[in-house]
This record gives sequence, structure tokens and C-alpha cells, in this order.
Amino acid sequence: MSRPTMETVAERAGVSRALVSLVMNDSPKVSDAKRTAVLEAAAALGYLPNLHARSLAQQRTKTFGIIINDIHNPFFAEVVSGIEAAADEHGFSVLILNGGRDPGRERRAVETHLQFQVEALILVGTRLDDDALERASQVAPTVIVASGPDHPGVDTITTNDTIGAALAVEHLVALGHTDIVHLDGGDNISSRPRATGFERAMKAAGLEPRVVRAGDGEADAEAAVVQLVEDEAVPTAIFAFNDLLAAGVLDVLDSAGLRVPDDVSVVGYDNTFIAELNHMSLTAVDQPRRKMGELAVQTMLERIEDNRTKPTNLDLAPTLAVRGSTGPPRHDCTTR
Amino acid sequence: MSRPTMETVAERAGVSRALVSLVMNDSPKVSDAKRTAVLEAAAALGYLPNLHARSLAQQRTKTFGIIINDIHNPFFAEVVSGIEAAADEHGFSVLILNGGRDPGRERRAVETHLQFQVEALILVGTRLDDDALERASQVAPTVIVASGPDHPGVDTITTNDTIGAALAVEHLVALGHTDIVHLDGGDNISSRPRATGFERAMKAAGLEPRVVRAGDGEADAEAAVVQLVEDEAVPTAIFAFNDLLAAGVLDVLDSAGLRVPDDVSVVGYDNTFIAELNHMSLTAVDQPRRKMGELAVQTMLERIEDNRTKPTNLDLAPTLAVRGSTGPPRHDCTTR
DNA sequence: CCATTGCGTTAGAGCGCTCCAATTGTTACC
DNA sequence: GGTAACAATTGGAGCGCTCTAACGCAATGG
Repeated sequence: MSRPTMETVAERAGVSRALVSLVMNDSPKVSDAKRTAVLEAAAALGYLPNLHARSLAQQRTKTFGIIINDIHNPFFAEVVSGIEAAADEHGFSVLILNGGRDPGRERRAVETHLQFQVEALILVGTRLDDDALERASQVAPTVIVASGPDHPGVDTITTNDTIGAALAVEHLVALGHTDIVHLDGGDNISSRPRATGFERAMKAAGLEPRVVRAGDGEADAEAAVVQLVEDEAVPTAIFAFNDLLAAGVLDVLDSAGLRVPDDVSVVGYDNTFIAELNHMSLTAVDQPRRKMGELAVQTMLERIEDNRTKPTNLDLAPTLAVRGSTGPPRHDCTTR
Repeated sequence: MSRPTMETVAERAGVSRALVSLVMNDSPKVSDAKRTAVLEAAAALGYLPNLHARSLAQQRTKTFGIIINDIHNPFFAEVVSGIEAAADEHGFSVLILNGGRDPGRERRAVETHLQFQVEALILVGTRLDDDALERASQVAPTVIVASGPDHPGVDTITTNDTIGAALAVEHLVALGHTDIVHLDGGDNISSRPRATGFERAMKAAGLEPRVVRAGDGEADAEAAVVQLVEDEAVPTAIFAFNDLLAAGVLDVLDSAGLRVPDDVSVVGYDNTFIAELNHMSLTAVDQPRRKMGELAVQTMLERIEDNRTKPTNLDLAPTLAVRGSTGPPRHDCTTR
């Protein structure tokens, strides 16, 4: 059952082990005759190089370690796609470990990756604390994509939540809305900048910002909106912390007999495929997810190949995907 | 920048390399004094064992290779969670590679995993052809989870689509429906068994099965339902190939002014979080995803540790998650 | 005809670890 | 006091590969 090794292939092809190695790394200095002989022997034996042995001998792995904070989150999946594409292009492999929304597990994932001698760590939406980040970045170049704490020595690729929130507000204001509520993300790490961006943009437009504390799950949104309905304090537009919240908003409004966007406009954040579902058709702030993944790889390559040492902190601009959930407000007695 | 090795640790602790190895594998036959000395030295140096060297020396990796057909699909993500949990419990690590819905990429992923000397391959929803499966299973025990071609020598963990479809039909029939349309999945690999199950269950209930060809994307469903509306051939219930299709159905019905479930009941398949969204509240056939992942691991362990050679083909029974999208039909002139 | 060049090839050390066999040190027993 | 038994420790070979230096062998040129 034991697999063939280079030795086996060499024997069968009637050459030395070193020559087989040269063929496997398609070196130009091998005669065509021997090359085909080796290739044939390898194919016949079903030979597959042992990556562990190679890494050990070569003292490098050409591998990135990805830790994805939550494999269930489609937002992160898209970032990973970008990483994979870019890594592939540069001859790097990618190992994915799932953080499972749990700092402890993420910590162990870092350890595992480092033991695998990955050449860089790409943390997609991490919850690691400063200490863990410090130790990780000591051993291998590390980049945080999408969200995570700031840490000197750790590169970051983010999008600017403040701008994103402003985009949403400006869109609504342009439509004529003046009474806009922001449902915030509670403890979520992105909650604060988005809320701040909202408040700032509202004030810039000469409007009074209303922020309602929610959370990052659908239920949080629903409770908050039910409250607004009960208090008869429903605004003409709601800007939700993320798409999932927005979905909750849509549902509560629907069962309260309020029409979207006629009675209330709704804006989400992240532009996940929830927003894309026709039944939702959610206007949402969009982050360039694939791009972020690609930039993460590029950032790491600069550290590895050009040994850059200065930290990189890219903060990209989000855009707005306008769909059917936003429109001009209805001008009735309450707003007039 | 080069990392410390066992040699370094041994030197600092004033012991031999072999002793360090024993400590790292916490062997019982090490004196407490030396043990703590080694541990301290290791901690001080920030020593991390090199997994490649270990794998090479040990001639085993205690690692499973997962290939996930589409990292964007939350259905698969749940299966992976189950795999991870079970693997962890047995001291196995898990390496994830993304198939990206592309057989070519999947093929390369298999290769990569085998080069990493994974002890078993777990294919979550594969699109690999017979040939590739044959070669893979030759080298390492292989199991297909959720969906993929049947292949001798490759274990499978599936749920019975025929039963699933029957569950949906029986639920609708029990509610009083007699005019039920199935939107099939087109070329999708699970399309056939679900359609067959539908037809069989309908006939068993003495009803005429109506199947409309669709696909596995939202747009496919929409086109199909628009057609039904135009033809004034809308049934009292629609059983969709998957949740995404069902979402499309919901939307078209909504804009056609038909109420769910009053005018039309809708059933989905997979019970993904689309179905759970309150705004959808989709009755859907549920597959025990985590369980499937766990069983996959167990199946592989049997091959590795108990060297079972007989193929395993587990076909689990799905269940039905009843939500708000189904109800009794309205008995008006058309059905009477 | 011998030194020179260069190409294709190979021997062999070494990557960091494990594991077996061998060694030392300690205690126990007759 | 000698030996057996055991516990703790170590040396060294070997896992499958890469890579450097050296080698053989042609073709070339003086």
C-alpha cells in the first residue's frame, strides 16, 4: 500500500534520484530522452511527490494559511475566492482553517498553520486578541482582511465603514428622506464606525440622526423595528447594520402592513446574496470582496518576496448597489 | 528569522534531541525535572514543531483532506462543521480546499491533498468524474458526502431524495392539495431522484404529477413560474428543487398578486438559511448536514484504523421543516 | 594530443523530526 | 556483592526530498 517514492521512479527509469527531482521541477538541463523516461515511469507507478519531504528539503512551502472567521458567512467566502485566485496566479497554495467564530479555535488554527510552515497568514475577519496577533506576526507575515483589531506589524485590508454609511445616507437624502433611523450592530466590531459614519453624514446633511441599538442577527432587527412600530415612530427610511438585519426589517414592515419602498425605504450593508434575492431586492452598501482578497495576497507577497517591513493599511472605498428597497418618501401629514 | 528547531531547544534545556521529542509527544517516561526544563526552553524560544518533518518521520499525518465543491454554498459549510467537530474529537486535523464548482480545479485539489499525504479524502458535493474518483480512491480512502456520482470503492453519505420529495408531497396532500407542481433542478445531479420521488409519491396519492423543468438558480424558477402564471396554470402548491428556487417562486407569486400560502403553498429543499429568514419562512425538506459530516469522518476512521474494505453507502432519511409557506388550499371554482 | 569548456548526470549531505536499540543510573532482591 | 529489573536518557538511522559540488564525456581549440 505504500506509495512509490523518487527512488522507485529512478530505479524504474534507470536514472538517479537527483535526475528525477530535476524532471519533477522541470529543469531545462535534462535530456529529452531521460525526461520522457522518467515521466513515463512516474505515470506508470502513479507517483505523487511528497510535499512534506519537499517542504523540508526546500525550506519553504509556497503556501498561505487562511483562517476564515466563520465559514458559514458568504461574505467571507467571496474574500477567500479572491485570495485563492491571486495566490494561484503566483504559484502559491492556500490552506483554509475555520475559526468558527471562536477566538480559542482561531488561536489553535494559527498554531496549526505556523506548524505547517505557511509563509504568511491571512485572517479573514478575525476575533483574535492583540496578544495572539503579536505572536503570530512575529513568526510569519500576517494580514487581516475585512475586520479585526488594529495591530502594529499586522497589515490590514478593510473598507471604510464611515464612507459606506455616508453613501447610504446620501442616497436616501437625495431621494428626499429626512427621517432616517440607523439600526446598529450592537457588539459587532464594525458597529461603531458605521454608526459614526451615519451620524456624521446625517449632521452634514443638516438632519437629526436617530440610532437604535440592535445587534447582528435577524431577531435583533425585528425586536427593534417592532418597537418602532408600537411607538408609532417609524421613519421613512431605515439603514441597517447588515443585510441580515435588513431582511428582518423587511419582514416586520411587511407584517405591519407597511410597503417597501413606498412607506419605508430600507438599506442594507455587505450586499450579500440575501440582498440579491429578488424577493428582497435590497439596496445595500457593497464592499469589493474579491478585490480585498487579492490585495491581501499582494500585500503578503511584498513581505515575502520584496521583504517590505513597513506596515500596509489599505482602506478601500465601498460602493452602493441600488435595488428596489429604496425610493422617494411619501409626503403625508406626518412629514409635512 | 529562522525558527528554532528541536536541536535548539535541546541545547538550551541541556538535554538530547530525542528527549525533547519525547516531551513534545508527552511521553510518560520523562522525569518531571527534565520535562519542565524542556517546556521552559521551548516556551522561551517560541518553539513550534515542524509538521512536515514530523509527518515525514512518522509516516502519517493524522489529517483529512476536505474538498468542498462550492465554498459559497452554506449547505456545504454546515457539513464541514460536522466533519471538523468529529475529526477534532479523534485527533485529526482537517485541510480544506475549494473546488469552486469546477471539475478541473477539484481534480487539482485532489492531487494537492494526496501530495500532502492526507489519510483520507472527504468530498463534499463533488463533480469529479469516475476516472478521477477511481484514481483518488486508489491512493487514499475516499468518501462522498451529500452529492456525487456512485463509484465502487468510494463510500457515500447521502440523504434519500426520493423520501425527501415524498415528505413534501405527503405534507401538501395532508393539507388537502391535489394540484401540485414540481420545479425540477435541470442538470443538477440531485434533480432526477427528487423528480422521481415526486412523481412516485403523487401517483401513490392517486394524483397526477406535474413537473416543470427549471434549473438550480433563482432565475430558472422565475421564468418557469412566470410561464405558469401566463398560462393561467398556477397550481395550489409548488414543490421546488431547492430553497433558492423557492425564493424565486415566492417573488414571482408576490408580484403576480398571489398570496402565500393562501393562494399557493411553496415547499423548498435543503432548509438553508434562506428558508429560515422570516421574510421567506419557507417550509423545506431538511437534510441532517452536521450528522452527515460526522458520519463521513466515522466512515473514514473505519477504513484507516479498523481497515474496513467493504464499501459503506449510508442513505439517511431527511425530515421536513414546516414553516409559514404552506397551508391548506383555497377551494374556489377552479379546483372544484 | 592535451587542456578547456560545457552539458547532462550523479553522489551525498542535510532539512527537522521519530523511533528503535543501546546505554547509563538506580533500586531491589537473593 | 552480584545480578536482575526497571526507569530515564541518548545516539543514530532513516523518512522523501532538494541542492551543491563534483564527475564523466563529448565537442572544441590551440
